[in-house]
Amino acid sequence: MIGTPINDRKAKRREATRLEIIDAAWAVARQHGLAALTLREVAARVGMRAPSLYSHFDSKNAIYDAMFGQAWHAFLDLVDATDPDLPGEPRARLKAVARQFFDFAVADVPRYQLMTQQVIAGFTPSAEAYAPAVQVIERLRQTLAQAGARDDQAMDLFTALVSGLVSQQLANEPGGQRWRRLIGRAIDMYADELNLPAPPPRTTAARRTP
Amino acid sequence: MIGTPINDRKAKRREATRLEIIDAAWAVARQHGLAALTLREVAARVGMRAPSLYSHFDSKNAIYDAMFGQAWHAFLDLVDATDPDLPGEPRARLKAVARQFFDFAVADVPRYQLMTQQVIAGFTPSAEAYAPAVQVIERLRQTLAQAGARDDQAMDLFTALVSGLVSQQLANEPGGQRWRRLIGRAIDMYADELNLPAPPPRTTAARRTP
DNA sequence: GTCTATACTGTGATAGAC
DNA sequence: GTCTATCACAGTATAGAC
Repeated sequence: MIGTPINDRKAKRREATRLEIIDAAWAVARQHGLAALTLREVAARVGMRAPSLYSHFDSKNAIYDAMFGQAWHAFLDLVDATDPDLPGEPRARLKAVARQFFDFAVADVPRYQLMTQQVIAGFTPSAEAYAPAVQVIERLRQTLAQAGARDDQAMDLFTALVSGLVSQQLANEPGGQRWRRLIGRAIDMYADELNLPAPPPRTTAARRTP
Repeated sequence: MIGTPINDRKAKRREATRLEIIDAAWAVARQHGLAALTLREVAARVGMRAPSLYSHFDSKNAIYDAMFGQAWHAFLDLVDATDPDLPGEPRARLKAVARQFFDFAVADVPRYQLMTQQVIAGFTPSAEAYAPAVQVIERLRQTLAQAGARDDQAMDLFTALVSGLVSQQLANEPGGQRWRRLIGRAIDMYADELNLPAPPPRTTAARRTP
C-alpha cells in the first residue's frame, strides 16, 4: 500500500505544507530574531492556528531542527556547486573558500546563528539535521589537504580563523566589510604558517598547466 | 539630606541586595543556561517572590545588564592585575594575553555568552555596562602597540583569531583543550605576519636587559 | 489525516494592599 | 519593600469536528 499514486500525492502535499511552515518560520526569524519566533505567528502566516502545526512537527524545536538541516544543506549544495569553479592555486583556493563561508554567514544572520551558535535554549540538532554539516566539514578537509594542510591542527586553525572573522564582523559591525577585507591577509598569514607555496607571478599566458 | 549615616546604611543595604540578586542570577544561569533564567527562580534563591525583584531592577533585562557589566569589569580587573607580570618579550606577551582571554572565556560559558554573543533576545547592554568592555579593548590596543602591532587591522585580526579559537573550543569540545593548545602556534603565525622579532634564544644569564 | 477550540502551565510585568 | 492578585502571552496537550 505504499508508493501508489494516491499516497504519492498525499506525501507530496504533506511535504509541501512542511516546507511552507519552514519558510514562514524563516520569515519570522528574519523579521523578529531567531529566539523571538512564536508558533502562533508562524501558524498565522500559513493560515493556520498554532496547534495545527503539531500535525506536521512534533514541537517547536522540531521546526528549528528542520531549519537547521535546511540551512546546512543549502550551504553544502553551494559548496558542491562552486567546487569546480574554485581556483587551482592553493592560496587563492583557500581565500575563495573562506569568502564563501563568510558571505553565506553574513547574508542571513539568524540562519548563521542557528547553524553555529547555541542561541535556542533547549535545542540540540538531531543526527539527521547535522549530517550535511558533517559533510561540509569533510569537503573542507579535502580542500585543505589538497592545498597542503593535512594535519588536524591546520584544520582547526582554519575554522577558528574564519569563524573568528565572521563573529567579529557580526558582533561589531553587522552589514559592514571591516573583517571581510581582512580575509586575504588572514589566509596569506595562514598559508605562510603552513609553508604553502607563494602564488606564481601573474602572466598572461599559460592559464592552465597542460 | 544626602550622605547622612542613615542614608549611607540604607544605600549599602540596597546595594548588598542587588548583589545578592545578581549572584543568584549567575547561579541560575550556570545551572540551567543563560536564556533559561527566570525571575521566579532568581527570586526564590534570595527568599523573595518574583515581583519583589522589580523594587531593585526595572526589568529582567536590567538584571542581564548588571551581569554584563560585572562580567566585563571582572575581566578588566584581571587584565589590570596581571599587566605587571606579563613577559616583556613581544610574542610571549601576546600569547599570555590570548591565553588569559581564552581561559576567562572557557571558565564560565554563560558569562562568556552574555559578554560576547547575542544570546538574549531583546537585550542590548547599556552604555554604562559596556564601559569596562571598552576599557578592555583599550588595554589590548596598548599591548598590541607595545608589541609592534599598531594598525587597526592588526588589532582586528588579533581579536578575530583569539575569539575564533574560543568559539571553536566551546562549540566543538567544551571543557577540552584542543583549540587552547593551538594558541602558541596561532600567535606565532600572527607575529610572523606582523614581522615581530623572533624570541631570543634561551640563555640562563641576562634575564633582563640593563 | 488535518485542523480547530479549549485549556493547562509557566513566563515577565503591573497594580495595589500592608 | 515586599506581598498577593492578576494580566497577556508563550508552548503545548487533548478532545473532537470534518
